[in-house]
Amino acid sequence: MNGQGTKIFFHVDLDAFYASVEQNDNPALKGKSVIIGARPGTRGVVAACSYEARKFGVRSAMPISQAYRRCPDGVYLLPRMNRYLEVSKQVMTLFESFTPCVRQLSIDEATLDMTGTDRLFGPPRQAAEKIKNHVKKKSGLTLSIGIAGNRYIAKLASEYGKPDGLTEIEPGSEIGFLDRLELKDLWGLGKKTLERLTELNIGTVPQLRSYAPAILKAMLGKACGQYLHDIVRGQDPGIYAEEAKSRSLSSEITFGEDIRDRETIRRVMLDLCHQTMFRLLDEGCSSRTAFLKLRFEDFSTTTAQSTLRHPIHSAEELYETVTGLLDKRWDGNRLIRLIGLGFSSLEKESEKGQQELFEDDMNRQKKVEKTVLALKKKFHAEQVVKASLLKKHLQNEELPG
DNA sequence: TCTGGGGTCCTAGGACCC
DNA sequence: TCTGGGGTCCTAGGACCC
Repeated sequence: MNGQGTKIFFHVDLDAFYASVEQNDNPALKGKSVIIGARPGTRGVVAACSYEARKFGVRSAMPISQAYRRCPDGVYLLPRMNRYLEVSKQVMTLFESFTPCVRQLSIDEATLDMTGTDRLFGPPRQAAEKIKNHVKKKSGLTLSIGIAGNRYIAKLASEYGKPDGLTEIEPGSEIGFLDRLELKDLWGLGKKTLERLTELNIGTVPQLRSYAPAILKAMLGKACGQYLHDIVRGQDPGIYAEEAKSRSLSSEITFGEDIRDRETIRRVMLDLCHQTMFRLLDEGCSSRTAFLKLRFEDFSTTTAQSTLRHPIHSAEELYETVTGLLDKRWDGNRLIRLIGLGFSSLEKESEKGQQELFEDDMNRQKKVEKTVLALKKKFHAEQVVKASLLKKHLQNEELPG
């Protein structure tokens, strides 16, 4: 054994996840074109679709109106995120019976470090079969597995064999595998970079590999150049290497029709503030930085952020901060398509290690805030919002004047 | 075609400090 | 009066992914 060269990673990806869960929960949907996303006739996109729907050319992220044109006889469903999260959790737990090193990457995919598990489950391919069978038996879901010496190649391999796939890239054969792919198949190489490469007359993986890193960096930026240099050589760029540290949390909404009515905008923002504040507290996080996102009629998007000296402690404080940003970014005339707001640079409360001087007081305040927000959520009671606004109103009136 | 909602990371410039 | 680097924090925008 020579340690480093013998690492084995699986990339595990559930097939057409949302659609498969729906078909599983309701067998009448099996074999049908199931399309999860916005309601047809409204603004929105396809979140996921079954393989039956893909035969009609329906794809994730496609405008729902376009999907409907291609597949008018499909079954259109709104996402049931709570259900998908529940099933996701179950499946991730199943993975953990094969290795303790499960790194969940999204709701429907994970990487498994399977190094040294052959005495338990046999060689990699056999272990992968066992995982597929186990998950199928316990959850009814099919999945695709890619096996490789690093996470990046494993990810490409699972994609390669979809659906219900199993692709193993043996050490030493990475380059041959990559050369069979198109540039657009490389994870992390998106539309814009593809356009840039086309302009530069780079159209294939081997062509891209022939460029020295310094040239790529000069042409595409330091990080992007290094990234491309690494991936075409079968090296893991480290994208899944560590847990993300700086996180953010946000809520946004696209209006059915573009609006400029100030009252509606304020009401929607207040609602978003309550939602977002609740989630922040629920996650046990805090943040000093709030941001606002606006998308206008012409789809142009702007953001503004503001960092306070202290953590934002209430929905009202968040609201005040983001309405300030709204005034900076909106003239009151342009039609608004989307409003989003949230927190960035989150800190985990437990990791902060603050002095406990005011902790009791702060905790009490936080509990109150959370209770109010939970109450609002539970009863969806406009009254709670109104009460808080009313209170504010009264306070304002009590000010000397 | 007419474009959701929720994220992550990178870049570049400015302010400020040493 | 003019001139350095280097570091950190903040902001706005962009690319990308599920």
